[in-house]
Amino acid sequence: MPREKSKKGEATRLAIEDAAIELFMEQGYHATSMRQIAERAGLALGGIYNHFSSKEAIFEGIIIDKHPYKQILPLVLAAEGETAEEFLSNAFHIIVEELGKQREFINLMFIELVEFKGAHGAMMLREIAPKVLPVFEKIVKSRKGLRTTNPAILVRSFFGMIISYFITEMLIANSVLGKLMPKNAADAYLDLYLHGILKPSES
Amino acid sequence: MPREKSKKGEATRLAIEDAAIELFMEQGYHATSMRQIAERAGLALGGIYNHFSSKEAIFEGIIIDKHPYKQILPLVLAAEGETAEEFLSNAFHIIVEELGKQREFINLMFIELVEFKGAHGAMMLREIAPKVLPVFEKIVKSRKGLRTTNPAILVRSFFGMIISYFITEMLIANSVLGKLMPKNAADAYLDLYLHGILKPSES
DNA sequence: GTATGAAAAACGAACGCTCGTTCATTTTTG
DNA sequence: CAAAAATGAACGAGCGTTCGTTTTTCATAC
Repeated sequence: MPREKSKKGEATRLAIEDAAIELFMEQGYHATSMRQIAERAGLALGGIYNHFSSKEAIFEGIIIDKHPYKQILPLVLAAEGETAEEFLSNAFHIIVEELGKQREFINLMFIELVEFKGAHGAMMLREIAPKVLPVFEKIVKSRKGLRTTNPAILVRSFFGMIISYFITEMLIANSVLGKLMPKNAADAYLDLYLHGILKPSES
Repeated sequence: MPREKSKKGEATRLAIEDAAIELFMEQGYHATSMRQIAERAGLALGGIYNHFSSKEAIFEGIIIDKHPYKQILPLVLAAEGETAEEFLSNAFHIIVEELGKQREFINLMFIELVEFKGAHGAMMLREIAPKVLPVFEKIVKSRKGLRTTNPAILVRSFFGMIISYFITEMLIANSVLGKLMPKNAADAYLDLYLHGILKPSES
């Protein structure tokens, strides 16, 4: 007769995921060994296989269990705002704040993009896209003040701005152009996204 | 007395780099073996070491020899335009066109970012930044019509837009949101960058 | 509370394999 | 004919995974 799930087993599973996520972020997937994961998780090599069937299963478990979109998506969908500007501004600040709490995970998404060619990430996007697109369609249709009527442009440019913000600020800018950007970089990106780089009179 | 550089040796060196760049882009750095590189380059395993001292030396050789910035930077620095809008528009179109010819290399930069933590890319940025910043400073100072007077914001947002364009269009959008974006996506990004997502009257 | 015993978990040596690199040797080049 | 280039077997190391065994856990019966 099969035993119920034990607390000890679940704790070890989480310890393995915690150790693996750290190592994957530090040195990538292929460069991380099962022995390193076992050592950091505090158990023997073979013990891992009582909880995960393979190294890739650990990676998939991390993507599924730890992905921040589960917490962030409902907040974004519930973002309020009478005007398009208010909605986009609120949604942006929610994402920056929440995603900023889990910056490590963004690195992991890049590793996934490179080493698994985005297979797991694309799966996740296919799940998210149907939930996000209707919201942006509604904004395009019901709210005035936008320069585009194409929801695809709106949603992509919005997430494109977020991607570009995190990439330039986290991965590149801090090491090379660090001192040149003001501290409220997120607001600078949002302002630019909303109003453009040109003065209205010039357009 | 040392022999002059032979034609054969140089051709083999290039064949190794060509084989390696393909494989690194297909499967990443760590997942590519020297045996695979040798096979695709059409020579024996040991022969590689007559031309490169190590696997990482091949990667560095690729980054140095094949980086498209060498061709693109002079074009961008020479971009003309009476107004800021004209300059930014011309520079953007030059980069999109030239970088679009070597899309594979963008994947390689992401691999570098993940597997070497951007060490080689940062080195390159340190070389490029001093050449680019004065140009954007000059634009901020001498040209009217910009909503920012901070050259750091201008240069980062400009390259941020380009990064976001290539990421969303190449790596993510084509597989998941492919049919939703108009074909002239680059122009949509540029228009958004120049004028923002909001109508001027709303701002 | 305590003893029981089967399932769960932990252990670590061992397996088969691939890795990057080296090296003695042969072939090609100019 | 000497330097350069190419060869492929061999080396030591590390890899992911397996497996026989021991230890721990915990619902159950006392």
